[in-house]
Amino acid sequence: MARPASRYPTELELQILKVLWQESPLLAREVQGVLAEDGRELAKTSVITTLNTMVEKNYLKRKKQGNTYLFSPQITEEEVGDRVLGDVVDRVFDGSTASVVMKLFDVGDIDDEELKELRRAINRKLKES
Amino acid sequence: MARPASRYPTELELQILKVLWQESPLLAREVQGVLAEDGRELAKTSVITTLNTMVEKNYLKRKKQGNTYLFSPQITEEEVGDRVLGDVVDRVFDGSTASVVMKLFDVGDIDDEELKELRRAINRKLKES
DNA sequence: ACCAACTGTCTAGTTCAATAGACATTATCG
DNA sequence: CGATAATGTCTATTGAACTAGACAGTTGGT
Repeated sequence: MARPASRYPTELELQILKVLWQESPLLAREVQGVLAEDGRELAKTSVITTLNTMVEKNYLKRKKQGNTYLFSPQITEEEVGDRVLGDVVDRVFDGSTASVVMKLFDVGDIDDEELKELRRAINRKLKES
Repeated sequence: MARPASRYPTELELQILKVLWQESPLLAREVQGVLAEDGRELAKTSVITTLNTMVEKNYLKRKKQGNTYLFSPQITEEEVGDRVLGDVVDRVFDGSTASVVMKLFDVGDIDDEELKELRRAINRKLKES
């Protein structure tokens, strides 16, 4: 067995998804343009190739527009976040969501407003049960 | 540029680290044994090869013991967790720790005891500032 | 009508992860 | 001491991600 395909978008795929979540549908050329602005300069063929593999993976869909294609996301930001986090919690933290949250409290910078909102969320959750 | 090396342990590497975090130092054969118990049966050479690349990446260190080697982790569970989470927060969630925590509240199952402990952690944090 | 500009497809090369076989070396046991 | 078993090194293969060139088809302007 060789390296297994990753369960969620790879680095470049994620960058492309971010572009398209921001604005879509876009032409390959336009995606290429935005990526270049963000410092990732790729040949047009590289962008097209990647876009097409992403269509195969159902991350995107494309629609013919004259002699070219328009690309749109087929997967939401929400869903990618869920998949990635679910996978990390499962594989790295053995399914312990709470320990992940704890670690994020320790390491990540969360400002007071956000902390208060999180507390409200906790209280809501507690009331539910 | 080709496929970039991953910033943190790959799937198999993580499995091996988990074995060694549990108990170390271990011989390649012993690592192989535990992996097999966990359902991942690999040829001994596969295990050794991977162990050696992990030594090169400084995930492990090895010490000669007669004609064989003993392997120990060089990186802690803590640190791998930090790296992985940091990377995910950065790349997938654009640095917003709070939104990751929110999502974990929604999706992950956290029991009431853990919720209360998290609330205490929040209160502690708020008091600090 | 023709040339330039642009588009997409096909093909291909590179690196990394995953896996294991061939082979030499070393140790062990009868 | 010699055969057997275990170990490590070296080499190789496969597939995924990343990248781009060669090439052909379409389109727009002059």
